[in-house]
Amino acid sequence: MNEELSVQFIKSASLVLRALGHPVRLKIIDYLQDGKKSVGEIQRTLNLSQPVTSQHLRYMYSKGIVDYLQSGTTYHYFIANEFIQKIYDCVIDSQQKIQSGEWEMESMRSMLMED
Amino acid sequence: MNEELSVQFIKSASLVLRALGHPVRLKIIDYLQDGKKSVGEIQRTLNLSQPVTSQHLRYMYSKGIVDYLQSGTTYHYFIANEFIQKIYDCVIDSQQKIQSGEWEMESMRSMLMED
DNA sequence: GACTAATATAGCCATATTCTAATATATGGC
DNA sequence: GCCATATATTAGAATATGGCTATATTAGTC
Repeated sequence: MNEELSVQFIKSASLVLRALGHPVRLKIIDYLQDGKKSVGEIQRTLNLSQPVTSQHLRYMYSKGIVDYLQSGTTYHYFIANEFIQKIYDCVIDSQQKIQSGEWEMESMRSMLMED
Repeated sequence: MNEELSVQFIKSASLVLRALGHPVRLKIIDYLQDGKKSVGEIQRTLNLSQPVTSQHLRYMYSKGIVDYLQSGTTYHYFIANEFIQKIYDCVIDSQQKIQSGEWEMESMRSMLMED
């Protein structure tokens, strides 16, 4: 028992987590910490193909992860809300705690080494 | 530029996020807040089939999300590390901020309504 | 060693992801 | 209206995921 997450929110949260659970998409969110970025900037900086960049951005847009402002033919994407930002902050914070040794995590270490 | 996440950690973190990005798995993590639980307890409490329960647990075990202690034929699973716990805490905290209205998130609301 | 309970695994099928290559759309300038 | 640039969309193939049913494994008991 003792469920803390509502059935409704579990659906939404798992959608968000899955959306962030792809290396390219997480990398895009990382890059967007810098502020709004155009598709072209994202593509060139992260060294992705144009369709892949656009597809991941549209996917994230459809899930409410990012939003955009259009000026001319250029689309400036940005992180859509505080929930996404908070998850990202949590990931960043965890990276630091693992790297600094504040958390000694055998299982994490094996993950960090793999591949 | 200004990338904060290392290439290595992006891989690990996206694995973790994807692993949590499934309603059943997130629900299991939610239930495990109570402490160690056996496969049978999880299965009955969350109203899942035996194979589905076992498969998701083994999947999460293979990703370092959960760990277990065996006693006899019973396996007691628990959350494997602080990273997973922190992500979960973040999700819980966000749920509260959204529900209380501290965050007004149009995009989230649409997600919360859907389906 | 047979029996039971608890869990894991295998095989199968339907569906979803993700990438590539090619094409379409839309905006602004001329 | 035509052109160039920026981005979106489509189609298709390869692979991954998720659930079901059935079966296997393992530990304890007698």
